[in-house]
Amino acid sequence: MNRFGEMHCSIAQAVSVVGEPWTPLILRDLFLGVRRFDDLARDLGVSRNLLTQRLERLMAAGVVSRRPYQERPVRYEYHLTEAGLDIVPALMVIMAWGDKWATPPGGPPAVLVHSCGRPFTPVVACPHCGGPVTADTVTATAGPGAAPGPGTWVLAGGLAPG
Amino acid sequence: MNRFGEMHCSIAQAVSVVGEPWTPLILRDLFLGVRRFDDLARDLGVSRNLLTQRLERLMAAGVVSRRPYQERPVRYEYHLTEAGLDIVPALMVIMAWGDKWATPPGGPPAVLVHSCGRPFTPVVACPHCGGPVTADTVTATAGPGAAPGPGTWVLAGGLAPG
DNA sequence: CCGGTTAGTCCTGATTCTGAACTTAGAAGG
DNA sequence: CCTTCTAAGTTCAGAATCAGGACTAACCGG
Repeated sequence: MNRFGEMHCSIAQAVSVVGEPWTPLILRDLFLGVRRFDDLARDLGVSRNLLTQRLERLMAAGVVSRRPYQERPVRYEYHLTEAGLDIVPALMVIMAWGDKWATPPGGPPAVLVHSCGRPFTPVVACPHCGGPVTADTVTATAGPGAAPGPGTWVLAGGLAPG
Repeated sequence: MNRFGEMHCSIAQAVSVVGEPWTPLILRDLFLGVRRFDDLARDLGVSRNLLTQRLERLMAAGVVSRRPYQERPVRYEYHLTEAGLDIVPALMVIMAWGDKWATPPGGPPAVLVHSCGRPFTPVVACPHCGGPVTADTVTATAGPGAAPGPGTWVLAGGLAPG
């Protein structure tokens, strides 16, 4: 997803890093505590060469890091960096959407429990008023980095709204 | 992304619908008010055959619908359904992550304004206690639909945690 | 009749993904 | 010493998907 990385759009930027096929599931497994290459490959059923590529890209982007858990031969375990941990809430919001609109047969495969002790479905809120963030309660306006270009002509005002 | 649709995992389910290349950006444009095929193709720079495929898939999944805005010849405009509007908050959380960890040159291209009148960065919260949802404050446990299979061996307990 | 608009479809070459076998480096067992 | 096992990749051929541009269909305005 190299083309997306050149767009002046934060969604495109994020997608170019964490939106490639398999990547969200790799991040999910890392969050769940899967640490090793073979475990990731086995759990997901992803081909090993692709897993190598994805982990390399995630490390280059600073989302995942690895450290040796043994020498001779060197074996690494992978885990989320600060940036990687920071994307976990987004994964949970996506999971909640999947639970609601594309429920897998048998019901939700996972239930989230908050540190307050209760199972929950995450909500997205405005930090100022605490109100819900929905398509109806939000407007997007051009920011300082808005520039006309592929994927951003709309925001920069170069494409007449329908 | 058909393989993901068979996994017993709500993230995989969601990704199989809204995670294909270009799809998040198509949804973004629809939220921003772009309605027509040609406008979408021009704004994003996506090839027209792929845009056709993506819109078909999104309509089949109930995320996007279209209605004719003229007859002879029939011309459609596309918009988000309830399910499509419901994924907008997730897009905003992803956008916020992109702003923070993969800032496009020049700063954030877009700024969100809430109905309370203030620009904001969305936060993910627990609806019970109102506390923040982060990787540290959340645990995932097996739900009713948990089943061993590709992408879910971990959750179902079939893969020893590291 | 000619050009313009809108929404696609069709085709070809390039890129990416899958699946399986192979490699490397050492450990364990007999 | 020989074989088998584990872990983390690497390599390769065939299949699937994507990009980009040309083409089609249906109508409008002049």
